[in-house]
Amino acid sequence: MNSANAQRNDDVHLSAHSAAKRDAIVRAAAQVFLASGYGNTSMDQIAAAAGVSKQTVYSHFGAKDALFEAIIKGKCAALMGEGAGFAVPAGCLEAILRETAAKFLAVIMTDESIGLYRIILSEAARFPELALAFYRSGPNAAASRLATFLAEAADKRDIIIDDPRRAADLFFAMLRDDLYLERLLSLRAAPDVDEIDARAAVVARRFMQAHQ
Amino acid sequence: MNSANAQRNDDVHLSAHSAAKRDAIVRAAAQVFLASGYGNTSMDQIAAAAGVSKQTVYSHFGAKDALFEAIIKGKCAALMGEGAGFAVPAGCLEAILRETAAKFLAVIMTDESIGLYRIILSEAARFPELALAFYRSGPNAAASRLATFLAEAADKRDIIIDDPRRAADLFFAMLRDDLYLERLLSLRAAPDVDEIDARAAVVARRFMQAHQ
DNA sequence: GTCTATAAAAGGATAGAC
DNA sequence: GTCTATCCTTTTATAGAC
Repeated sequence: MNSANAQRNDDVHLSAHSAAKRDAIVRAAAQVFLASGYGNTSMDQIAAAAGVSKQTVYSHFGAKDALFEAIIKGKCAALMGEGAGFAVPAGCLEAILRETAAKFLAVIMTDESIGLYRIILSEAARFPELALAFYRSGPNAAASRLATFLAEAADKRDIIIDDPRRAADLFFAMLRDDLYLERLLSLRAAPDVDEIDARAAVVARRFMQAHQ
Repeated sequence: MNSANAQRNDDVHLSAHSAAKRDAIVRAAAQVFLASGYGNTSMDQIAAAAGVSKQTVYSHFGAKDALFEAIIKGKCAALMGEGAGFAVPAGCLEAILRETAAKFLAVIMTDESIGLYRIILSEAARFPELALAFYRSGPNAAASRLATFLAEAADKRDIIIDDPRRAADLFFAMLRDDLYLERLLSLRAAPDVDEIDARAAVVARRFMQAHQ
């Protein structure tokens, strides 16, 4: 709770050490939470994985649920950073869509993204704000950006779109396809570059055909 | 473990009572597990919700994980039953697809299906067989049935399909669209009949256009 | 700030009476 | 088969020394 204030004492000689411990806790907590879920994870496990005492964990984050929220929000922000890195590439429209699709798939198919998605879903009832934060920084941000781009393309008569946001949602839905389901169920490994590119190409092509 | 044998003693005068208790436990466990997840649910909660003693729960199911597996597999089987009820309706191809789409959406968008999906995802690491059982009885069964139907339609020259299974997967992916995501994150309520029909119509139409 | 040690409560599982 | 009472481990959280 008041650990945010402690972090601001940069002039105190122990703050570097403290910040390092805090980082270790954050990393360890992220790993254990994502691997086991909230209810199945104990504060002892986190302290042990971080190489600090349990009391140190409590000093920094106060309680288990506060720690969990901090970890998940941090991961959401990081995801947002990766997603925002989607520079709109030059080229013909289909090539741009293909590139966007491939980058989207590469981000959401990592073990880390899948784990984050899983844990947010399972704890959506207990932590509603986390679900909303994830949605805004992740899927909604991506769809919103693509919708804006599609609207501009439609203005330039490059493509026919009546509802840009719905078209963007459908575009991403086609990308998730069966991959998302099978990844979430741990039924398969993350796709490699070739598979990502192949799927991105198919979806981009079909999307173009549907909007001529 | 050996409670299955006990269930077969229909001639014992206590079996009716026992079966009723067992049903109560199953119902209570399903509700609590689906609402809170595996790790967040205690055997005390289940016993209390079922109105029986904790020891009775253990007599019937032996351990927490065994109870969980029994509950989830039962739910999967029930889902399979609903899904298998998809009689292929008569009519033109697009009407059939529209009907199939609407029934699929109606089943997967219920609170119960969404809860089941959530808990299976979050426990996929701990209970891999459950993930597989769900996949087979749910999404895979649906896609498999549709793929068979699409292959037949392609043979009759009603439609052009190169890979029926991939086409079926994409069909269902388009149906899930943003709805699934928002439902799983508890960001919206289940769609009503009108919304389901509207979405089913859009997807069926687009699917037909893509495969002429 | 961090650690060791401990308190206080909850949870999984079992014993024994009926 | 079912219940009450209990055991033992795990877990969240805190106290006190350095």
